[in-house]
Amino acid sequence: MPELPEVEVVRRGLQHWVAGRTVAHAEVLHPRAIRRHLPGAEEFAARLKGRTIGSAERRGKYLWLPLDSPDAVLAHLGMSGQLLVTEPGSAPERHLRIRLSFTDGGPELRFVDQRTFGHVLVAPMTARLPRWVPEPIAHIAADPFEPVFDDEQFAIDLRRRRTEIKRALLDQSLISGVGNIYADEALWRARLHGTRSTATLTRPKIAELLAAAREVMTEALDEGGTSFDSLYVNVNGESGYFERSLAVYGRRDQPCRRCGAPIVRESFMNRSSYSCPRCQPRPRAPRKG
DNA sequence: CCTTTCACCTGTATGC
DNA sequence: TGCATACAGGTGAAAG
Repeated sequence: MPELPEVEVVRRGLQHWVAGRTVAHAEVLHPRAIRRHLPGAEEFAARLKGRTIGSAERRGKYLWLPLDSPDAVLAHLGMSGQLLVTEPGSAPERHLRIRLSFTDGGPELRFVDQRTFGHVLVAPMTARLPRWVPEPIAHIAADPFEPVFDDEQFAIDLRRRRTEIKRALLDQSLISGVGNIYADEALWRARLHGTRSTATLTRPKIAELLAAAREVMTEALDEGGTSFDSLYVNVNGESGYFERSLAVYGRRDQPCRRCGAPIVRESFMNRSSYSCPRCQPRPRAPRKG
């Protein structure tokens, strides 16, 4: 499940393999992959043909490739999306959705997505100074690694929300890039239960949580970098980091790395939350004031 | 306006 | 063996 660190690994691969190259042809093999590109597959291909990719950019979990036009190629990997750099004409992957070929005859860029929660579109850029971002994601907040991210403003906005801390961490309009896995890991590092009301958090605790989120995602990125295969732009959710370094996610009944208490799994929004019942006690009066 | 819930997907694991 | 069900979960539309 790609979150910020995994998407950043992909961005770096795209920067290396496709920046500066000119699109020869775009082929859409599954309409769902471009469902947010409202003009449809033919227009999608026409907007890309002959355009040169400038660089690879990212905000939170979104990736984009600015073109030598007012547009960018915008992508979200969803649950299972992959952007792969492959030899031209190699056998199609089982869930191949979109294929871009280039005028230099070099490696293709392929969007492969089993569960089809991911998508790709071509959209104009718009100003969200100091950055320019694709118009469809103008509502997404900065991620905590962007220089423009304002820690003080985040604390103010967070305390203003009338919700629980984990819900707030997953709200991409408040802070982007954090998903279910790193939310749980950051909360464990900060010794906070996900159902704590945002309004009860002190400034120092918010700062500690933010630092924990940055720390765990930095460590994940470092490990993702080591397992990165240079021939592919590859998200591999099962490799290295996930096996070795997670403290709570997916570790039900296994001992807490701090105190030894068995990690518990709780249901949360039709999915899972993992936490240590001793390090992260559930608040007595959830959602109060 | 703000917060919460739900639909969208398919491969894998588990239960009867 | 076969069938049903649970689970993985990010996003935006819809509902509350």
